[in-house]
Order: sequence, then C-alpha cells, then structure tokens
Amino acid sequence: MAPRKLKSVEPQPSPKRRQHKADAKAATAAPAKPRPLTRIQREKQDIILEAALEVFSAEGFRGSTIDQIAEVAGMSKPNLLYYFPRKEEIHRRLMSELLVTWLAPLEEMRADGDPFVEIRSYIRRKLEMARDFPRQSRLFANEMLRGAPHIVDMLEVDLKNLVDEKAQVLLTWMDQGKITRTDPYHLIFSIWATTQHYADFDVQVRAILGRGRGGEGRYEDAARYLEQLFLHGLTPKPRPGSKAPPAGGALD
Amino acid sequence: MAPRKLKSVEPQPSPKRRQHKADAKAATAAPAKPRPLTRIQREKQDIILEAALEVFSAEGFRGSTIDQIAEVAGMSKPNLLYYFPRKEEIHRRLMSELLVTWLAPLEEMRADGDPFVEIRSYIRRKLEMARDFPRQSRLFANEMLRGAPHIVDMLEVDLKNLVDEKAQVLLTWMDQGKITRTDPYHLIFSIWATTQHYADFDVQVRAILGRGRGGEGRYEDAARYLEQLFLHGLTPKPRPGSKAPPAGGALD
DNA sequence: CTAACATTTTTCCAACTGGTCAAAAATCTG
DNA sequence: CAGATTTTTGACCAGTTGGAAAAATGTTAG
Repeated sequence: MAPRKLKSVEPQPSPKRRQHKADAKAATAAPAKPRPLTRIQREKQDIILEAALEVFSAEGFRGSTIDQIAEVAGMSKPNLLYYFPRKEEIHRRLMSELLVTWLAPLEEMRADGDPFVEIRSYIRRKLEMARDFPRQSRLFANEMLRGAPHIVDMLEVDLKNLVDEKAQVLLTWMDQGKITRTDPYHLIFSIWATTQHYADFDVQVRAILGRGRGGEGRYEDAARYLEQLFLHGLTPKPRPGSKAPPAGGALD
Repeated sequence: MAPRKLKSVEPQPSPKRRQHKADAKAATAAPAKPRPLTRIQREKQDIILEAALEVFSAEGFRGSTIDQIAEVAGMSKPNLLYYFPRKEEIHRRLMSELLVTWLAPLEEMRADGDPFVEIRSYIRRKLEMARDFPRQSRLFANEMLRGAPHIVDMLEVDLKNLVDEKAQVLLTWMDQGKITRTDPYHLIFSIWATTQHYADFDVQVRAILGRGRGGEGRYEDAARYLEQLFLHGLTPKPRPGSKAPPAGGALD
C-alpha cells in the first residue's frame, strides 16, 4: 500500500512530460519565446478557469475531477487537457490570480486617511468581496485549511510584507492616539475573519438567520454590526439620565 | 492530547446495506437488538475515529483514503472496514460527535451571569478550543465550505434553536442597557469567526506573525486583543489632558 | 479441549480518475 | 481553394481507491 503524501512545495515543473503549445523545442540559445497565445486560447482558458473555480471552490481540489470541470466548461476532458496539461496547472493559475485579488483591498488602506474611515472602508470592501466573490473566498479558505501547500511561500513573503506595512500604519495611528492601542496584527486578522466568515460559513449563517433575516439583507446587517463592533465594541454609551455603565469594571 | 469524545447522536444504520456484526438475520418480529458492542470494538472504533479525524481534517473527506486512515490507525484497510463498513460511516460519526462538542461552549453562556463576564468567558472557551482542538475546527470548517451536506438539518434545528435562545439572552441584556444594542446573531457570528480563525487559518496566522510572535504566545495576544475589541472596539479612551477623541464623528 | 464467535489477513475486483495518443474536424493563411 | 496549423474527439490505459469474499487466526465460555 502506498499512501500518497502531499508534496508541499512544487519544485520545478518536472521535465518528464512533453511540453505543451509552443516552446516545445526550446533548448537552443534563445531564452524561450514568450508564446503568443491566440485569442481563442485565452477565451477557452478563461472559460476553464471559471468552471474550475466553480468546481474547486465547492468540492476542493481532490474532490474535483477534470471531468466535472470539463462538463461545467462545456467541453470534453481531453479538450480541456489540451489547454491545461494537468489538473494542478489549473489550480495553480487560479491560486496565483486569487492571491492578487485578495491582497488588493488591504493595499488600499491609506496611511494618510482618517483611521476610522480607512478601517471602515476596508471592512466594507472585504464584506463586499465575501458577498460578491464567495467562491474565491472558499477556494482560499480551502487552501488555508489544507495548510496552503501551494502558496505558503507567497504568504510568508508578499502577504507578510504587506501586512507588516499596514500594521505599521495602524501602529502610527495608535501612537497618535487616533485609535486605541492594541495588537495591529490581530486587528487585521479579526477583520479578515469576521468578513470572510459570511462567504465561507454561508450555509451556517443562512441556517441560523432563517428565511427572515437570512436574505440578502444580511450583508447590510453585518456591515452595521461590524461597524459598531470595531468602533465601540459592546460597551453601551452612557445614556442621558443614567450613571456611567456598570459594566466597565467587570472586565478590567 | 486525547480529545475526549462526548456522546453523539447516532442515527440509525441505514438498512440498505448488508448488516454488519449481529442483528444480521433480524427480520423477525423482534424490533432489532440494540447490539452490545464489545470492549475491543469500542476501543478500535475510537482509534479509528481519532485517526480519521487526523486525516479528514488535513485532507478533507474526498482527499482522504481509507488506506491513509488505516495506516494512521495502525491496522489494515479491510480490518478497518470491519469496524466501519463504509468510509462515509466514519465521517458521519465524526460529524455528529463534533456538533455536540461544538455547541457546548455556547450552551454554557448563562443568562443570569454578568454580560461581559459571560461573553468574555465564551470567547475564551472558543479560543481555547481553537488552540486545543484545531483538527476538529478544521473538520467543521471543511464541512461548512462544502455546504454542510451531512449536517444542514442539524444546523437548521439544533444549532438554530440554541443560537435563537442565546440571542434572546443577549437581547435581554441589551434591553437592560448592560451591553450596547446591536444584532445578537451577528455578534455570535463574529465570536465564532474571530476565534476559529486561529485554528482554520493557522498557516496564514503563523506566516504573518513570523517566528517572533508566531509562537504559542499568539493565543494570549489574541485573547487580549479580542477582549479589547469586544469590550470597547477601537475608539481610544480619552486620556487625561486631551479633548474627546476626534474619531467619533467620523463614522456616525 | 473445543465449539462458537470475534478479529485479522490475503487476495481480488470493478469503478473512477488523471492523462495519452492518433486521427478527425475546424480554422486560419496565403 | 490548398496547405498548414489549431482545435476537438474517441478510444484507450495505468494507477488508485472503495469495498467484497473468504480463508486464517485469535478468543472465550462451557
């Protein structure tokens, strides 16, 4: 019995397989042609990637078959294999595109803006992504759950750098007394977690909210709630006519 | 660590497949013997379930093979199949046990306690579960990502009922002015999301925190941060000598 | 000790899956 | 339109996987 181990980091494309498309006989002095890529090729590849996103995000990489993807893409399996020589290749492409998309909202958080406006906007953007691109979110979550075998290195470099930079921005705001002093990394984690939750755990959210507030309104509710949470937490404002809330001392 | 199993809600064995063990020829008047379950059977089943948790949580259901589970469990595939006639059966058992474990922390939130203490304790418990039982968390997340095919009905009944009940508790606290008025359901979601994140997205968290704060201390940091978040959010307390924070108006 | 029963191992298989290949069909180019 | 090139298809294959059957090996009550 030979249980296949997951190889974590894919080394160079093993040269054992015949090259696809152009650059087949590239072993000369020329540093490999850039490969033109015809119009039809790009179109079909897009169709395939779209179909693969659909299937992968719903079934996971190993749970998906090329046949399924091909069917969703409206072509035969060998035909699909003509455009992407291996299943892994499709997944790789999807993942690298995904990471770029995923980093974008955080990049937009400007150091020179108003802290609360910036943070709120960031939360909004992430929430919108969860609402509008749930499949991408699930694909990403899937990869994380599996230990991110295909993108750990990118996480440790690109993602880490970006987060370090933004954490620095948050720290500056804290130094200026504009937001409360706390851990900037965990702050970012909590924004990720709370927003992506609505895509990744959608079934659960809908099961609990039921048909009432489970409709599309739930994203508006979520936005309102998260705003409250990140702005003031759960401590009630002292209302006119009442003493200071007795809850403060309970936790400090 | 040996995660103790709680009692599970065992669904009756589907009658479509040949019966295992005893009660093979039960087609008479007797309403099917309860099947005693020998000591060794229970032991082996536990070993198998533990191994299956390990494998399923790391590779997902379809990504796991019976061979892998059998190897981790230290037995042969057919031997494993002797205790669980089908792969699905193992998964089913795991899931139903899991749900019970998963609901427990929320159940402990007492209506007659101090709101902030109760909420903080709940967050702590969930965070501890993420730290101590990350595999269970990932197994659960996996099922959610897939649309929870095996437990939707339980979500819609058991989980929903529990959450409805606790949402009611939260609402009462809000009515009493003890915590700020906000959406109790999304409040619960945010606690789930922020805590489980540390188990499910562990790779990402560690990649970003690096070797510095990425060690075991991260759970303490997370606990501290989440306490701040849920208690006061990000609004800084006005410090002696400074005017009220200028941020308040930015969001309201 | 032995029959009855529980457990384990050996061998096997059919379905599925990722992938190949050559030939047919379609498309493009001059 | 002819020829070259690209795209599509059908047939096929080898490895894996879930699972069945049955034989072999314990285990235990009487």
